[in-house]
Amino acid sequence: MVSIKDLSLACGVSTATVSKALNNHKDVSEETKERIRKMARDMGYVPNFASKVLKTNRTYNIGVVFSDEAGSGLTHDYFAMVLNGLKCTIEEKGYDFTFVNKNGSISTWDNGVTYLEHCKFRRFDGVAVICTDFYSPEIIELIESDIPIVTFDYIFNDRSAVVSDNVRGIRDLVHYVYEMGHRRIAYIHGTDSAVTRNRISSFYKTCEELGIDVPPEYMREAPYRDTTATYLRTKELLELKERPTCIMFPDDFAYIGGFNAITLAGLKVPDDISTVGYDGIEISKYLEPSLTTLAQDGYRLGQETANKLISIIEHPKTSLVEHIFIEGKIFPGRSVKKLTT
Amino acid sequence: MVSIKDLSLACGVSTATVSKALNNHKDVSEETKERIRKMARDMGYVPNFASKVLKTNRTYNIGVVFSDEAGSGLTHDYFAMVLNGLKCTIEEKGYDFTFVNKNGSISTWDNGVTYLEHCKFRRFDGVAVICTDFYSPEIIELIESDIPIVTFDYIFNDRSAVVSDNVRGIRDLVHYVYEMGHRRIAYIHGTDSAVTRNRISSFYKTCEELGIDVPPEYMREAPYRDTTATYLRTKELLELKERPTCIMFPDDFAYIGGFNAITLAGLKVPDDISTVGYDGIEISKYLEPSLTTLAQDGYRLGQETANKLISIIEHPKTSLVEHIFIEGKIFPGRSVKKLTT
DNA sequence: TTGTATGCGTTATCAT
DNA sequence: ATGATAACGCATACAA
Repeated sequence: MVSIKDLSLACGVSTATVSKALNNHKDVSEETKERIRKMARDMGYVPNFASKVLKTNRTYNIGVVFSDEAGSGLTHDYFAMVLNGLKCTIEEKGYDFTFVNKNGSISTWDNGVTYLEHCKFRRFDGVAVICTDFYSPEIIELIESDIPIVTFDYIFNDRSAVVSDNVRGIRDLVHYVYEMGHRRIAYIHGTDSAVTRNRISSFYKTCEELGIDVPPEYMREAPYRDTTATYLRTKELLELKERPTCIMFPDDFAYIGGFNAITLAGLKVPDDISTVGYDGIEISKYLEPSLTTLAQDGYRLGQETANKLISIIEHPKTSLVEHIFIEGKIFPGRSVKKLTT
Repeated sequence: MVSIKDLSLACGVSTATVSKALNNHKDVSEETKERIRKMARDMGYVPNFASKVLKTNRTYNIGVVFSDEAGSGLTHDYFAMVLNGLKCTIEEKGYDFTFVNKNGSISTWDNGVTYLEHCKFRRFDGVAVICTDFYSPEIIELIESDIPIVTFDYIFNDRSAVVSDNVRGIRDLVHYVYEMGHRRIAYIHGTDSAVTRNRISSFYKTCEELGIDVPPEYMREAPYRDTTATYLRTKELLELKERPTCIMFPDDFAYIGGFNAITLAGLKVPDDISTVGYDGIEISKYLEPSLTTLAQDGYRLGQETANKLISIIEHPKTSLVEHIFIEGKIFPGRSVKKLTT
């Protein structure tokens, strides 16, 4: 590994001059700069990250907390889109992207390492907290530290956050369905979480504003992305005396289960019953009939998260705490029938 | 940031003793070790990664090259599974996972940084090359360097690789279809690549072994995951005078397009025509009818990649170059009809 | 068992 | 415009 010292010897100048030249300081003659740069290239010089960090305390590395308990997070379409936007943007701005894990063998103590310790250890310039248990003490400890942080889809008081606008999303969907003439709308929502609560409140609120009655039996719960549970809840809804004319599902993926329940009951979408998803995963466009859904702009969500974080890192003084809401967009598939009342 | 020096002052011992104590060397009394460890915990000591690397040349950080030109790689189901296995395994073993990008603002020269330079700079203990253009000179330069490397789904002579056994996969599928009584089998394969070539050869070879004739018009090409192209190729196949009884698709996702073509032609799967996918993405289980496909064990592929790489890192002498083939498993959906001939 | 001293590669301060 | 030198925090060879 060729070092600055090697370069200084080869060029017949001091290490100080080499360092300055490579960092393009003004107090080195253009001529020597060029000579040194050429030599660096020729000798295959690559700066030593460790020494650099030791001096400058800047790693140009961003930590990403992403760890759902199921461990299947990366295969989750929505988060995959977000991560993709995050990764691309981080890289564009000249940073690296490192996952923050909870093990870390370099630990001094045996009993593992907390997220905060890990982040301090790696000296991340900033941390994006994407997908995790936001109630865990470890995460809270991390959030409350003095490391630049942006949370995703979850809001802490005094920290910046980027969130998908679920309230608006559900509102738009209900309005859409309403305008298509539907009045008996059922909602199979996901299991409890901050996101779910927002969606449910928005559902009730919007229905109330529109004067739609929501019988309790129209509200069902199924875990996100759980096709089996969604199948069962859908079946229950279909067996009601007064069957809904439209069912809103937890997400596009879970919808597959609901769709099967409908088909197996001998019914057709959208002729016999209308359906609405959430997320806008790629495949929902290609289903037959294509699914009406709220397309979350996953890429942009990741992008904004990266942008905000890097802005905090690079302009700590002028960058204020803000909660950025990103709206989704209705993808009008063919799964909602126009009812003429 | 509390350092070893701070600890040494607080404990009234030398920095050397503190260092030894924290690294659990044998030549420090158990008693002082405990005292120092307690103090470290109390004062919130976290070792400084940079200094440590500077001394030891070990980062416990693994670089991952993952950059398809489209930039949508992370949302690709198959690769998402692989990355997931890779990430989990890397973390289990106490390493961190960092994406290797091509920008890197820390560069000394303006014209960007090569993959190799970036890896040298970050001093990754090893690099996994997952998804990229394996023909690009930059990648080749990286592969030929002396950094511990494992490639994924692509084999270089003298480097270890983990690959999904496509030859075996296609072979198994064809056998399955054959045993279900099919003799007129069409194959819509992906666009040219090492993987595609393996699959096509295996298809021809297996058919030959089984005495199946493959008319040229039964071989079509559509880009992977391209539902539109697959829709068109399928339509063409359906319009042949002698229509195939079974169509094999490039992948499960693209299949959606093919399925729609079949349905819109007024035909039914599997009664009128049988279908077979490739990959085993989650959703194919939940389609109606469920898709017969070759389930690649993405998680395990990632896992093995990580294991091999870490083995090379930790036992450079005893770890030999090997090409690890991981077999997939047929998922017998209901999309292939049993033909009685 | 503990302590002293040195160097890893870089940058920054202060001279020259 | 260039150079000498200290310092960043840690691990280790060697001395006590």
